[in-house]
Amino acid sequence: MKKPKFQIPSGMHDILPESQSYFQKIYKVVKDIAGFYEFGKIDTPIVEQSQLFEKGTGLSTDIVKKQMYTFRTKGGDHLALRPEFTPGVVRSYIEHGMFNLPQPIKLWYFGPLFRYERSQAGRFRQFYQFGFEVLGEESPSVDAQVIQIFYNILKELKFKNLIIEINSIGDNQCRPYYKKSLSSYFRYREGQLCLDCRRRLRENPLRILDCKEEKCQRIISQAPQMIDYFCEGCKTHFKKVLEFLDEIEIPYHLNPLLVRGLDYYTKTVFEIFEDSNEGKNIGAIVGGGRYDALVKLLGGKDTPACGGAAGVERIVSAMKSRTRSVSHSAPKVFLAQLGDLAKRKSLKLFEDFRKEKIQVAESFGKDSLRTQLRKADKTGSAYTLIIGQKEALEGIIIIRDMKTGKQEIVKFEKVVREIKKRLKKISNL
RNA sequence: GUGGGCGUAGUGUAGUGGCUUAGCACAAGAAUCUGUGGAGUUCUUAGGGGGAGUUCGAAUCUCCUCGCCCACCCCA
Repeated sequence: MKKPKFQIPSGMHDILPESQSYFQKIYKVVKDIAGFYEFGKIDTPIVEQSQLFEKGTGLSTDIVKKQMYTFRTKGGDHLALRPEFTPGVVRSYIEHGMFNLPQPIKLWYFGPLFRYERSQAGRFRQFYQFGFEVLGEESPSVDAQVIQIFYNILKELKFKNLIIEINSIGDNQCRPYYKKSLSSYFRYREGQLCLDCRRRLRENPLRILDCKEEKCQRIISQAPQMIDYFCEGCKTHFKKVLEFLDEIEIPYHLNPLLVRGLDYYTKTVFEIFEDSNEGKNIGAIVGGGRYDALVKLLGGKDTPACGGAAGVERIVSAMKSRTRSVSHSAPKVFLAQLGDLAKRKSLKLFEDFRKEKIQVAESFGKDSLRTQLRKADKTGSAYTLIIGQKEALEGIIIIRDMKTGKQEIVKFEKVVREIKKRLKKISNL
């Protein structure tokens, strides 16, 4: 007898009820803070034209080169499951003419992304991100505010030891010069670099900067730094971002070696980590930066923009390793019944409680009082209401305090009010 | 994409070619028990990821495949 065995596709995961409370908690915090900073929520489709990412995210990036889920529709369109949010948001901004609205446009989102890659700690093929984008504002205060928002959200979620790494990678004016001089610096010393870095030298020399190999580190420490190549605009912009961060007292760590994998970033880039001496390293939980050239690249007007995104599963995993469990509200009242008449009456009572928004657990399928009490105990109810044949006939009901074992008899009509009163007392303690 | 480890009921595990009808614990369900919970007793459900091979005999050895975990790459 063979039963068919279906397995979840590689890299995917079910979010079971016990994890839902984490997701809901995060969603709520994000939503509240987004509202406070006057961001509007946007949902873009999970599929977009493949080209949008090829152009926006960049053909040279790993995300586009090897991690996109692409397919052709019956009509022949080339579509892709979104591997990141920003291009879709920018597409929407352009398509709906949001540049005609008062600028800046501030948007937030929360949803699933798809990347085809080998799963690992904190890495999935379908995963959730939330993020913020500010379009149409070039002021460095925006860069600082985006960072502040993520910082506040993580603080609200009880994160300690946050490390914010920040850098500027210049813009299309000054970065080419830097890249050139960096390449020639490394090419000169290619023989001393590790194999990966020799490959990076050809593909993206900037990435050599975050190689962890010791022999490379030595060479990197002497390498030319972006900071010496900034054009006037980038220089003052970066300086101001840091000043703003100082002003709002966000602790940051200047990391001249921080570069990001996406093509569209200009000027400010940042990542946020949790410094955990124990537990495994799940990488950055937030990443983002400024992308002043992207809107134009995707066919819009020349529009400065800045944003960032956070990995929800990574946040959940950090929250889980921190606390034993998130207390989820169990029903405080259990309704136990014996006999047909009582059963009929308790069904009605159950509805009365629902109208009062008091959560009541029951076990109508069970007949033994002992079994019902056992269940009441297991689910952690504070009170059990007992109604049997006798009580049903006399129009009364027993309230049993599960802690003390004391029982009281109340008139059937008064029981909702009585329970309400008692629950209030509990929650005030 | 590269490299390493792993895969036994829902969960955690034992068993290293025959002593196994695959054992144990927890969980779940039922009975005891339509009238008072946390316990007991009894019973039940349910298992070697999948496929091929070696062998008289495979959970155990070999190969393939799928999946998980970890590291690299890269990223949230």
